[in-house]
Amino acid sequence: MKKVSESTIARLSVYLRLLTELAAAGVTTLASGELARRCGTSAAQVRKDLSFFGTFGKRGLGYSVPELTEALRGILGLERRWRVALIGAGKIGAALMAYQDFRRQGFDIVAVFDADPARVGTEWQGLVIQRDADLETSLQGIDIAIVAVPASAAQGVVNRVVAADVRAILNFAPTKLDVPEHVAVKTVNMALELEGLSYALVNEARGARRVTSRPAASRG
Amino acid sequence: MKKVSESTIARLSVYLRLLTELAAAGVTTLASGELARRCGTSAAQVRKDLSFFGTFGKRGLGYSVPELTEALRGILGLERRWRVALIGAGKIGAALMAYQDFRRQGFDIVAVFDADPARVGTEWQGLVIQRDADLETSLQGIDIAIVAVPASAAQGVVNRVVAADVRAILNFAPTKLDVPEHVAVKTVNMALELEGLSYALVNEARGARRVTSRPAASRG
DNA sequence: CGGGACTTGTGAAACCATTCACAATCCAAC
DNA sequence: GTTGGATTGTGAATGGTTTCACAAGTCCCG
Repeated sequence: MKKVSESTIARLSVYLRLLTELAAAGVTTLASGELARRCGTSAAQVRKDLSFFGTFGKRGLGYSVPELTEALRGILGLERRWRVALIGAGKIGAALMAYQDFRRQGFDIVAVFDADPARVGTEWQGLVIQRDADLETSLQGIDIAIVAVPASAAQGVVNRVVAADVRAILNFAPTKLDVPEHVAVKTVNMALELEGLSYALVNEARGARRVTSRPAASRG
Repeated sequence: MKKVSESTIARLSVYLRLLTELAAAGVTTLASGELARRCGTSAAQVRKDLSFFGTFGKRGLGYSVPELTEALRGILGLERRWRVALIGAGKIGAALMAYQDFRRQGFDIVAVFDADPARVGTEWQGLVIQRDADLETSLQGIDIAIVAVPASAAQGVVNRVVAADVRAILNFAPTKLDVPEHVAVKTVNMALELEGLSYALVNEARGARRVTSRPAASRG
């Protein structure tokens, strides 16, 4: 299999979301142009993205919504459920527990950890908060770790998560994380986005125009 | 001024965060190589990023931490404070209100709106939740709107926000937004990141390797 | 069964971002 | 001063992603 860019993978997620919506609305068939229009990209881009993984359409007709949906779910690894651990039961952690929308996509938070003894042992959305000290042992069988601790603690937590053989991390700490090659990291950083908006606002005033693409999440 | 990519702007934010940290630790001078190492990029990339905006270093020596900090704050438009409105007082909105870390970077949430009559009028972190119907009038003087409503309601809200002359939007709804050319939009989409991790996990098993860059936030 | 309208899949071209490589510059030490 | 070691700023080269353009395939209709 060829090397596929993160941009492509992100777009596949977007396509999948739209397809799910359209399927619910009873749409059975869809052309690349329409898919592109509704996802904010180009028809050529849609076809190129899909072409990395096979051929899914019918010439002259477009794509079958249920078939493409299934194909994308397979590509993205969404045919199974993933076991997720949340590390850090602070404000962000609380929001994630409350807003478990991603459960619908197959991501189940099955363990929660915190370093604060006052929080350990309390129940939270049906889960008991575990001691930070138990990380190593309790991360057995976890696929993805969500790191929602202060920036200063993040690298330390990540080292222990990696040692526990977790190979995917969703990071909410605004800091760079060093991980081995085989561990995937994605970072969500709201402050960064706000600063991007700030730049856009002052530069609109300065007369600058449209900017282009976006930065890389690290891996390895 | 030349066209500058969003990747560059995002990295400038990262540099600024590190510089702030280093300044607090008493570091006064810094070379591009060290800055790069600590931010997960390359020395050449750091220098190229900065070169779009001027020359800030001293050959043979590196960059003055306070001077570069000030320069970056200027470039990113962080020398002033921004007035932010939060639209949607649900789970995500609640997390944002509670976790106001970005206040330190100059972003003040000064208004909150919700469509649910049960929530309107209640006080929340010192702000009274306003009626959705008052959006148009109450958005006067707002620089940035945070859209934290369900995907199905997002485009409608955005249209009204744009009509109220807000020119920057931070979107938490997992949906594409259509906005005029002059409005900047950044989207935060956790489900997308999780799906990227899912892909990485299944593809590691399939034997694929390292992927590269990341998707674009829309503008216009 | 053949023509026309439409759409896919894909090599090639265009575009954009990153890395390279080096001249220009600076500081410190002697 | 002058030498040596270090670092920036930047044009050129490289590498990667997106767009273009078109042959090949599909369906519908008469």
